[in-house]
Amino acid sequence: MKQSHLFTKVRKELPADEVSINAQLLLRAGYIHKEMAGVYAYLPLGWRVMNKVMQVIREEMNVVGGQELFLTSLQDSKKWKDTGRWSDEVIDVWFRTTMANGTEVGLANTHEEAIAQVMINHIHSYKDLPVVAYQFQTKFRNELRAKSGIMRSREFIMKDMYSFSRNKEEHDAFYEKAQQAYINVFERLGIGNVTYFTFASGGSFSQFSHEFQTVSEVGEDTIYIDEEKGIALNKEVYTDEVMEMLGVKKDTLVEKAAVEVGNIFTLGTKYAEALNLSYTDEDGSVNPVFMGSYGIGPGRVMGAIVELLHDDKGIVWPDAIAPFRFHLVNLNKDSVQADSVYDSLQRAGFDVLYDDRSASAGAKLAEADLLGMPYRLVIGSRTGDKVEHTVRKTGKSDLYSVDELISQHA
RNA sequence: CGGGGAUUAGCGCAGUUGGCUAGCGCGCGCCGUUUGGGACGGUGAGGUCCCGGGUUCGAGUCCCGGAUCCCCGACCA
Repeated sequence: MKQSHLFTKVRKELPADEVSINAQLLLRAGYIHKEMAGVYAYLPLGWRVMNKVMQVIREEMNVVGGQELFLTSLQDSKKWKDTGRWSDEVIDVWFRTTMANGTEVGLANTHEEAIAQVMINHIHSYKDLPVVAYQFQTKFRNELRAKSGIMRSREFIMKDMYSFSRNKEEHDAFYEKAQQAYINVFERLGIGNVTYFTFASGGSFSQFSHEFQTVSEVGEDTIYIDEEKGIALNKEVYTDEVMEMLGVKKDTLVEKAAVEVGNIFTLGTKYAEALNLSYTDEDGSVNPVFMGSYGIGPGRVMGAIVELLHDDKGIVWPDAIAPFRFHLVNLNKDSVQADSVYDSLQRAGFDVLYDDRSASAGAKLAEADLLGMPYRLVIGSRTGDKVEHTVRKTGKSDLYSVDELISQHA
């Protein structure tokens, strides 16, 4: 994409009261737009990042048999009454409203009720199980206080996956696969080394739920990490009993602030019983379906990545989710050579942001640092018929011909 | 939901004991000179001083009410 066509512009200054690093950098670089407190729009560059994050997640969910669908944001209050959750005492983050005819509806803050309702029409027999379905959907949560930029917002996209199993054994087998899929996701997103599989409080069908916690100063959670085992305990289960059960010792655990970027949860038959989602088994008995839920917030992941991967000049995107792989910056007066390099890279199938503007060299280079593409390509008086290739993360520079460049990145 | 801070041009800010035509920087338009780390000169456009009342000859400034934003805390199925 030619930068002269990109409508978003970078900014040098930001409101002094916007303190979170992710919001500062993403706003300055034009990745997002703040509509209201805790409500952010994703602009072209930001939406490209979001889509790349979602695509990584999508691929891993598909590997474990997830089928993508798209549920609704407006939700039937009747189903929530059936599960006993249509109440501010139970769920205090609701946005609720009424339709013109007086019918109460909820804006989705989660989709257990909605997906169970769908599955009632499609799950009848043990032969129909297991089923795994997921979506990327907007969630609305009426947080008392939004904070930390896009890390904790009132409207956000969530990947939520639900599993439907015949019994606990079948569920447990899938749960382990889902766990591995999550590990793969965070590994591919470039934060695997600082993201811990974390034990957290469970429900009536399992002692624990599990969270994926990314270590970061801005995190709202406190976790206790066992580096050797590569696991962590959420503060809420940080007890002698749990430590003994997991075989970890108190004096080897390290306390850290962390961001909850994902969580997986055994729901059991709670929702199936309340909503009458059941199947007929081989022996003719009718049983409730055993459910699990698995969430990741792509926006929160994106925010966490910016918090972790930036320097004093700007964002440093990992290859997997950068909006463009290359940022081609032309410093020559004419654009003949740069146009040709741009065409070659495009033909080779690379995502290239091409700074074809007539701004000053300093402005273009500073802006490239802020936007944070992983590889910067400069064409100027010093580069002759070659291209200066600089790795954003390390600052390492080399001169390559276009052919060398393409083969290096193939 | 408790406490603190803020709201003046697209953005960042100044604006004195109430005073006359509300300023500065960035950005933006035009002209010219520049081009490897956010260039320079000239010139120009751009305002619901958050909103609603009130006091006053006169309110960005004082008083009352409200809204929104940010931070700390509580909360986070």
